Amino acid sequence: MRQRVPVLRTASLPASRLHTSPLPNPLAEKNPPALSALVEEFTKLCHQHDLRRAMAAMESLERHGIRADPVAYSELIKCCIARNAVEEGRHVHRHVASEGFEPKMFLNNVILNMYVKFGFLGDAWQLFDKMPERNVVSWTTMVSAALANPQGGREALGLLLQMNRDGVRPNMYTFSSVLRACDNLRTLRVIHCPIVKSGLESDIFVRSSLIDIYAKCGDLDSGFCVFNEMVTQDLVVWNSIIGAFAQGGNAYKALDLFLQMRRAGFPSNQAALTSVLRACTGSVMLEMGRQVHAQVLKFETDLILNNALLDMYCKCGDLDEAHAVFQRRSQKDVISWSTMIAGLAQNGRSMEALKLFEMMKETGPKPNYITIVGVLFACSHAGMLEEGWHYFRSMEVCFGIKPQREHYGCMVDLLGRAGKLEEALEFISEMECKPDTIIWKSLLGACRVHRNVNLATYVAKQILELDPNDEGVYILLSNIYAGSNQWEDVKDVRKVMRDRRVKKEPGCSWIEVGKQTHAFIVGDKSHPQIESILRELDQIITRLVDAGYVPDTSFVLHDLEREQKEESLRYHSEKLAIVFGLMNSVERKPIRIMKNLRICGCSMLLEPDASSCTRAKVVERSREDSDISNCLFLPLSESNNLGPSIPLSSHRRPPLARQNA
DNA sequence: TTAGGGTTAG
Repeated sequence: MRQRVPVLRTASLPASRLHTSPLPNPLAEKNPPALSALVEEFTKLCHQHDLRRAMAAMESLERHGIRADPVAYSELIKCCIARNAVEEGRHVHRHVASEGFEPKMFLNNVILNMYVKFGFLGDAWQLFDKMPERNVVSWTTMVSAALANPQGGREALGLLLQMNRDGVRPNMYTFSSVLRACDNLRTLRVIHCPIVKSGLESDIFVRSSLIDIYAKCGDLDSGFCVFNEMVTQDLVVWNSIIGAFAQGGNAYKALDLFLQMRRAGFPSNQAALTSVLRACTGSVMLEMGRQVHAQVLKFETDLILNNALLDMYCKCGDLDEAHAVFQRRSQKDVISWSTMIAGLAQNGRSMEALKLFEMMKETGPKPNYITIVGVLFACSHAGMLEEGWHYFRSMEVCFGIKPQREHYGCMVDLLGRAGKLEEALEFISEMECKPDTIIWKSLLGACRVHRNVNLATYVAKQILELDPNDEGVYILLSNIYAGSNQWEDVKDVRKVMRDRRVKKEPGCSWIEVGKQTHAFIVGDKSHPQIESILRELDQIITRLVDAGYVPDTSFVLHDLEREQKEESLRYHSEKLAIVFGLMNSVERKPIRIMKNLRICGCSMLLEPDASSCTRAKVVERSREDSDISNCLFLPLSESNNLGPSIPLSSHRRPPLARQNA
């Protein structure tokens, strides 16, 4: 039979907050005032979150075989969680459950939560299984435990069913947790239904989870509906919807909602600003990003926000500003370092990226697997095959990081760029993981550069088996055939595209001038300045040709006469945007062109020897994977002839900003 | 009195 242990009352606490024992309490009878004082002291220390002294006081209680009020222990456990005091937490559990004492459901729930927070899921399950009674809190805690594992969604949903069978009704806490288990729209709608029926949708936690998960499942419209039904305004719900649009690629909507949130009386806050920066990054809106930077200055200590700022500058191609942000920060974590390394690599500054990595090894935090992706990317872009192999082979030994699919992808890219196509193919066949379309597309890109038509055909087949609707592959393959004058094969590819209703997204380039964005599509003459842009472009090309420029017509997909090919290249959207930039921007300021597709090789006409237009910087926003560097950076020249400054009247949005709501 | 929300790097 379990032995009861005495529990003392203290004079200062209400009786209802203390455990009582039905048995006579010999200790209390022996010396009640001293023991009461002991319990009172312990309780006070717990409420003060004085961990060290509270633990010492708890040991005194242990020596006397007495216990205090469960609320005091719950405070002590909260303190253990906050300080990650694992051993102390376990000690409290041993103490409250020793000598046959059975903690009540409340305290068991607190301990259960502690084990989940510490990540000791085995201990949590052991306790949960042993608990004589479980309520909605116990079940919800175990739902969180399941979700601690990224693959735990099914288990979490299973727990929801089990608790229903046990007759425990889920509440807002349960739903706001279990929503995170939904990784597809069907499941999400199944869970959304009882939420609406029970009226729990109005709970702000549930609402923000719903918005977030709808966005993650790709249904921004439903997320927006949930947002619009908000009656009580809540900052986090606003943050959720801004984040949802930023994540969903609708930068304009995210920015618009941010302004609406401000008008509704909410302050700029770190989470919203982080999302706004993410939106700027996704759509390469550098000028807008700079304006957000001014607001970020208020939150200098927020590492997440400042990392997002750093990433924005890197992705928008302003490496000088990125470097300044990086240098200024005293607190830098592995994400700051990884962002800076990848940013340098993406912008063609591989040597600096590798130098920074060496510095990180000496003075920075321990690199993680994403850091290594950036390092391999740097090697790949600089064609540093030997260094790439060195980092790839040593990553497990030096940092304990097992190569993952992304690392294999970088190596395929590296081998492909170096022209070692057969070796890359062999490498793929020996990989520990199955190649995905990204890895195959790296090799396909290399086939194009090194004009290996046979291998390209094989690789394209592998990709289309994995994803028959990948438009980029059709285009790339068609380009490869066109480059070898295999026009019949080009026609075949085009036919398959038509049959499968695969459409090529038209290439669009845009530029920010002042506060306006100007977008250009090949052949589109709707821009008010198009006539003068075309005249200026003609003049530039004439000067380039005089200087010895010969257009590389292999970038034209169709079987046209040479003259027609040159004509077709002449008005590519990048060129229209660059010329517009030259005509309308301030002298000695870099011109940044953004693109929705990979930069066409023909835009390389603006290589540094083309001295008449040497201020352009093209930043690519590609849906495809790396081929050429995503930035075409051209040095400043003294001989720039900018032409007249023309006032801007039109405001056109680039097509990537789809309005979802 | 215990359980739940947003935001960073490939």
